[in-house]
Amino acid sequence: MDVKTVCLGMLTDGPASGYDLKKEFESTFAHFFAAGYGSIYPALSRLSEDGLLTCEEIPQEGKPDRKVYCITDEGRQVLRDALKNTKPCHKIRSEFLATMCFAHLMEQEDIQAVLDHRLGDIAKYQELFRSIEQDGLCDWPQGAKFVLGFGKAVARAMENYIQENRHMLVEESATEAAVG
Amino acid sequence: MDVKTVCLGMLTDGPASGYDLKKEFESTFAHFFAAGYGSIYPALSRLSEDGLLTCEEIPQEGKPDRKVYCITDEGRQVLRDALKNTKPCHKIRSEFLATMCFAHLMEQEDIQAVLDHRLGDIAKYQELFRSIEQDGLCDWPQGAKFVLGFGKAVARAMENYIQENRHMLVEESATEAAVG
DNA sequence: AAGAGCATGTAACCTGTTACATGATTAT
DNA sequence: ATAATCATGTAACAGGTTACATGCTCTT
Repeated sequence: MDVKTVCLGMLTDGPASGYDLKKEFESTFAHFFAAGYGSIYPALSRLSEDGLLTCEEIPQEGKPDRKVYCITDEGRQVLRDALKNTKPCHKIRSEFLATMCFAHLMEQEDIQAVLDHRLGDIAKYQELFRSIEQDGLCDWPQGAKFVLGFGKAVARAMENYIQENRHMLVEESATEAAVG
Repeated sequence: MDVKTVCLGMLTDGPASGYDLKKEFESTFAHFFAAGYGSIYPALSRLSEDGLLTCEEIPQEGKPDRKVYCITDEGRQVLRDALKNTKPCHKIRSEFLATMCFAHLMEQEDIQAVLDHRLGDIAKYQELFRSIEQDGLCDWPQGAKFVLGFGKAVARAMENYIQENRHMLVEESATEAAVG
């Protein structure tokens, strides 16, 4: 499943522009599927060419025309077929874990920094989850709720693991030891 | 951090061939960093060209020469510099979660199949973790142990979440309800 | 006899990323 | 004033995947 298919899926929720979809990639999808304008716009053009979307150009002053895409019946069918794949992957590419594998070649302060940065990133996701929930999930399909919960569970697990096991990689400083 | 850098890191553990490194990508690194021969071999060639590795060709009968690579001092330095990046990413690209977002457009049996397939994949990772541990970790650097533990923690969290929340997406069948 | 493991590599391909290009409006 | 938001798009580039090409040995 590529960016094209995800765009198709997002458009089952109603017409939207590339700009709108980007925002969805940055909120609901942020924790498991990244996409930039450089892949979204070409995806939408291609889907239109192939008749899976229709495009309505809404003229605007001072801005480029807003292009609102709408999924066609053919698009829905193609999406349904894509969703028939019962072996979708879940890939992780972690420079973080790769780095930690070589922690013994690093300086203590750099290891600390890497760990802290990761915890910071996780915290950002958790904040994002919270803000999404505040916007109200009542009208969300169950699938979206399931996915959000999945993200929360995994984020919590990662956070806990790092906090409880960072001592494996970094010696607690004298000050911290004194405080504790 | 790309495949090149990871290969460099793996070679700090001692000389190895591309074939050997592939096996490491399939065991220790399998849960967070994939790489195939198509990226490993070119990476090693390139690193040799750049003087970061030396290569000893060991003639073999009936097989291509075994090329054993060894990291150079320059290679170690380049690796150390790469490990100075204190903001390494941790990216997830999940067709699984993307699919689940659109579960309301799917048939029950397909949702079941997707969920079961994912649980199967997770189980495979857990088996892999077990077999790695049985090989003995005593001589492993702390970083590698940390990373293995991270993988185990995340796998457990994903497994639990799916088992405890699949009811959000699929109605329990009459038979199961009767049994329970 | 079949299949797995050993062992290397290339070329075409696919996909996505980054940088560039443009420019008005609105909020701080 | 400055930054953010709205709004689209392309071209060059980077990186990895897949399929292809070769062929022996050991295990089942």
